[in-house]
Amino acid sequence: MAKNDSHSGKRLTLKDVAAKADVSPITVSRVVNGYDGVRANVREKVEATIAELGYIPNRSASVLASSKSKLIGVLIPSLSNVVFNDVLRGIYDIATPANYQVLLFNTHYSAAEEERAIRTLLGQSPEGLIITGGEQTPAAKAMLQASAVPVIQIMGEVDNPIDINVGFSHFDAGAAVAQLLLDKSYSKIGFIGARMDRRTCERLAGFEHVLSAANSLNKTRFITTPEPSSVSKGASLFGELMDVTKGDCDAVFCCNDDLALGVLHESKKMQLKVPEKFGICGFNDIEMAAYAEPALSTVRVNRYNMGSKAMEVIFEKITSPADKASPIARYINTGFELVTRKSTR
Amino acid sequence: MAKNDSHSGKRLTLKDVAAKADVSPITVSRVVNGYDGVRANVREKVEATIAELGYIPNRSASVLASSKSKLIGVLIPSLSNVVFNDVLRGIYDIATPANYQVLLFNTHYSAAEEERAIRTLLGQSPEGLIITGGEQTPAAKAMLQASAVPVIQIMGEVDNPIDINVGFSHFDAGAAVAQLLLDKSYSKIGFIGARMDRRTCERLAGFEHVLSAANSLNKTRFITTPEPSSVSKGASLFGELMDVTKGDCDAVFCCNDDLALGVLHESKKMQLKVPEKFGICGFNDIEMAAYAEPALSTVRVNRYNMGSKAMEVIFEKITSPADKASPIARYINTGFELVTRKSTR
DNA sequence: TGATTAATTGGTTGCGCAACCATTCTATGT
DNA sequence: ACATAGAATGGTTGCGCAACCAATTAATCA
Repeated sequence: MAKNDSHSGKRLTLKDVAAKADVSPITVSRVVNGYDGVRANVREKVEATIAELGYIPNRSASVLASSKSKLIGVLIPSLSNVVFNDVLRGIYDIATPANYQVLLFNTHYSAAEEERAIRTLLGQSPEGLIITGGEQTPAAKAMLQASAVPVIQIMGEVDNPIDINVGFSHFDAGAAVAQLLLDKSYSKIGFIGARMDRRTCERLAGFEHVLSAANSLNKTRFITTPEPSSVSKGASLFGELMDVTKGDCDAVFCCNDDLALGVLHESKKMQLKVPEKFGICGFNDIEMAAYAEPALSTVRVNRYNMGSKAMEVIFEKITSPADKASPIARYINTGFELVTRKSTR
Repeated sequence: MAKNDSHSGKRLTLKDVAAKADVSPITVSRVVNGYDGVRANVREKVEATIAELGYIPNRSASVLASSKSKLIGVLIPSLSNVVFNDVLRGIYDIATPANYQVLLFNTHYSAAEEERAIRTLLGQSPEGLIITGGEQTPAAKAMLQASAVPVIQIMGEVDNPIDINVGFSHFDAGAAVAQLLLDKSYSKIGFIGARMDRRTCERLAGFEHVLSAANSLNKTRFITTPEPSSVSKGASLFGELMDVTKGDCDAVFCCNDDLALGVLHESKKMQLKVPEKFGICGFNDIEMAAYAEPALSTVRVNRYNMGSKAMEVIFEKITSPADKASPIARYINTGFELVTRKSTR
């Protein structure tokens, strides 16, 4: 018999269940973990006892003893950005059915916070890590390398991935937008950006590259801020753009749709005809983009896929013992797609 | 001396650091955990050794030995709903600086999934739980009760909270919207709702209650769907509403802003004059609401505060040994606020 | 029915750390 | 210089579980 049923202060353990069910602790362990080498009647008896006692296995002990954590660490730079929602959804949708848990850290776009999070995370023996971008501190990279845990760097293109990179080229996407605007015969083209993280800067670089090649580059039309982006920030930056250029600007690429929506709102207030007199292109293709008036041209990126693909790759790496027959590509491109709607000619 | 520096397959432990630094393991533990009873020169020596070896403490062992996890479990029903982003932000902004980690589960509006998540969570000795709403299964409630972990039920008003409830009355909020619409002389008032979870239903109940008291209740003007809400769903439900009522409807309360934005978009397409001929009120006050054309009347709720307050309450419960001098209120009301803009007269 | 094989079950040990108490050392006062 | 208080450090133990191998039981065949 177990020492008691439940009301003692001590936590129930495998042993308590085993005593009550009159089997050995290890048999209970097997039932809990779903090994199939347990006879049906024994399994049922143990399961009944577990239910009766309300036993919940201690995960820490299990992880310590087995060094299998079923834990995936995820580091994202922002929780306010809708973009990361979709990525997270992709991650959870693959992880949860496989009984994996997700430990999520918000790094606030800070490499130092990121390093701290990685250290904390590695202390929990995660079976995989999903990290945004490739700007980890050297110390962080060293820890990651030493840990031998699968590391997926997502969102952007990473130069020399620690392990595997899932994302797309923001440079190319920025370039494509510039080309689109040029093709639509806009010539005085500006840029509005907020936060200016690595990926935004890459978008801008690609954009600038194409404009420059077409001899249409005028950086006074580039307005940026380190502050986070929002619809209202888009409106105010647009005002700034019009001030600085004295209206000598006929199109703008906004580094995301929130900003673009703000620009659209403000340009309507200024009676600027969109798209005839002024073209606007956003980035991300959030749902509202299609419902703006006029509907917003933008760039669609496969956010959900980046998350789900990252998880799938982790599972591949966990299950395939080593560099087996089909090695996993180091770079996985999730691509992007120009969506031209009514905010450009 | 430690057995080796790093390249062995075995994980570094406290003991390795202790051997290398020529102190006892427990002293290393004290340094790692920041106890101050360690002399400065010893502390420095140990810290240097830790850095040199790249030692990362094993959290599972620590939790097992100390039964302190610094872990907060959070259960939310959806990752696609922007609302939960803000709540999460509030939670993280309090938890992270205190060195607490957040284990987040998505229950997909399913009580069964929620129960499973709670079981998993309780296995990790969390120091607090934040759960959306009060519709846990009896089994889940029993587990929670037995665990003696602080449980904060957030978002809505919960009848008989397991522990503490942080949220606001959706019934009252729905009632306030009905009163607003009535005050603005709308008389053929409809409702558009998606997902229809508990809180949405409460909003509807309050709304219905006031309309009924004013003799303005006509349920044929209530269009709902169990599917998740989105801007496009708002548009299609609005079409349905106009079909069903043959246009005999002069205002609608949408259970969230996404839906309302879709309704607004669709009503413009139908040339319906908003707000003169048709009033629209949303719910949540997302940023886009203010930038719609016309700007959307809605209900502002303190999402961020719900999250941060919930975490604060958990910390209070953790630190105050028991029902000390200042007991914590069982119900904490975060309130709501009607925001009347241009989509209502 | 008995021998042989395969399927179940159990015992022992250690994962890495912190609690607890005992011990050693340093600083202070007389 | 010596006793004493106080601070710093160390030794031992157990947290709850799973890996490993040994012992037991049931199933199969001749």
